[in-house]
Amino acid sequence: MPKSPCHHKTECAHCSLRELCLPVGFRADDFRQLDDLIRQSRRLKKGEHLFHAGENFVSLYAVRTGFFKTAVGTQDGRDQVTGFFMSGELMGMDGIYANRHTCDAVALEDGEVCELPFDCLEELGRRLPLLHTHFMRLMSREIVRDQSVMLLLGNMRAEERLAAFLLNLSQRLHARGFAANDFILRMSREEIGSFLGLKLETVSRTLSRFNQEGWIAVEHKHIRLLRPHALQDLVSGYESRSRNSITRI
Amino acid sequence: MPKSPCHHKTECAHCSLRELCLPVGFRADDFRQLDDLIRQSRRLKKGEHLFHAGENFVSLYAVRTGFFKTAVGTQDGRDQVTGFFMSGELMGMDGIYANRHTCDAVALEDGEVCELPFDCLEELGRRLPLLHTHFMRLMSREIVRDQSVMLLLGNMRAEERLAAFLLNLSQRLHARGFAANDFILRMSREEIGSFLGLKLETVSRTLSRFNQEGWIAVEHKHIRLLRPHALQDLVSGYESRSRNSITRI
DNA sequence: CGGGAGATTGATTGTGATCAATCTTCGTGG
DNA sequence: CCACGAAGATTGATCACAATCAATCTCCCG
Repeated sequence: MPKSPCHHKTECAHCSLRELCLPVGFRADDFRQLDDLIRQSRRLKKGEHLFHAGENFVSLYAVRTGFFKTAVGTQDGRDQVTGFFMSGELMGMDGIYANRHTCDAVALEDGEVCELPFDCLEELGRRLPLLHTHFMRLMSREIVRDQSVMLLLGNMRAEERLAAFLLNLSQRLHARGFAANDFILRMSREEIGSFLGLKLETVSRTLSRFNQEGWIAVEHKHIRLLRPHALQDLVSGYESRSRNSITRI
Repeated sequence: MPKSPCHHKTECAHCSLRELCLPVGFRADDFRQLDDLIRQSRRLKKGEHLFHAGENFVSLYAVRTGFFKTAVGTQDGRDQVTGFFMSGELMGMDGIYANRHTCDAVALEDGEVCELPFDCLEELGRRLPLLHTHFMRLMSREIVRDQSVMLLLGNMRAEERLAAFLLNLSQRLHARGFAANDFILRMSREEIGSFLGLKLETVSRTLSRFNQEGWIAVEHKHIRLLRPHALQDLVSGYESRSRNSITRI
């Protein structure tokens, strides 16, 4: 069996992220072809860049372990965090358009990614319709996610943004088998702020307010959601309505 | 020749939007297959919905003529315009993920779209790699566009947002052979505001300010860009810097 | 011509930004 | 291992920008 002696070869068929990453209905032979595609997995240390804006686009990257952010920058130095990525999520789809990355991807803790050379992926997609369809759906999911971020940035108040953010993290961690209501933030207050269109002081203040209200318990980066449905009500607009009605009396 | 007697059959090969819509390198036979795919073009009157959030996803829609918006809504009635679409641009890619549309698409003036049934498109993409690649790039372009909207909503001040918005419209109209510096806004102040995360009064005031400064000439929905590079400087942050330095003296 | 939606402009308020001063934590090197 | 310094986080005081409330005004469209 001509197996490459690659120092760190992954196997999709046995990957615990299979059901997050891959379509259902894949057969053994499909997995074999996919494994051939994955050049190798790449390890990154905290702070390392997976790719930079402006770099040639070659591969997509699926997170195996660790936590990443993507960010776009302006001429005048400002930058906007456009997303946080955890295991099973795909980065780099922005690069397909112009064969050039439009954002930076940075590891927020030590981690590991599967590198998927795009031309191989495309070629394989032609032979495996299931993979092709699945990949379309991943891109579409990114578009849907972006829509909800726009809604957040365009319509929500600071408290609502932060509540939505915490609930989103909670839900994604839960989907990966972690506790939904007890987790460590891998990003700084400033990075949260950049993502949510707020300043770091506002993030800090708002977390403190949630803490005082008893919705959550904050110990630095360790967050516990004590009353997640209170956060949910905030996002759904109940709280702001009742607050207004109180104010108006 | 078995030509369908469809009342309003389009022909991609002779469409003036060909170079906006389709990949280069298509041959006569490719066009024929694509024309078979397009079920028909659909006419919409101002205010009509192309699709609603929650509806089953069947087709993508390419704008032939007219002007459209997409918008996502919340439980509590707020809504966020997520994009404006003009000729050659594609709507509905959000629906691929869950086979369900996540936003509304509405005509802002009478117009016409090509309906592209998605399963046909996928099937055809398998036979025409060029089409398949092109479609990936369109989805990626949407992701890139969304990133820049996030940057706008997360980092920019009202003046910067509006300047970026006007320049973006200008550039897209110019790419379609229209005047870059003299155009009609097809959307209301409220819709601009929803897209930019501002209230309609702020949009109106900011346009008035640009008008007074002599950057633009506003006559209701008729806009002329008199000093587009002044708007560009604003977006690039020069203006805000100099303003700060003045304020600090 | 009249009515209603959309737009402009003004006055005031409120939310989050900014400026600033501590405090904490963590990484580094002595 | 501890001391130190730097980066990150919290909290407070004040300010500025855009939201809100409100009063016309304009222009379509019927």
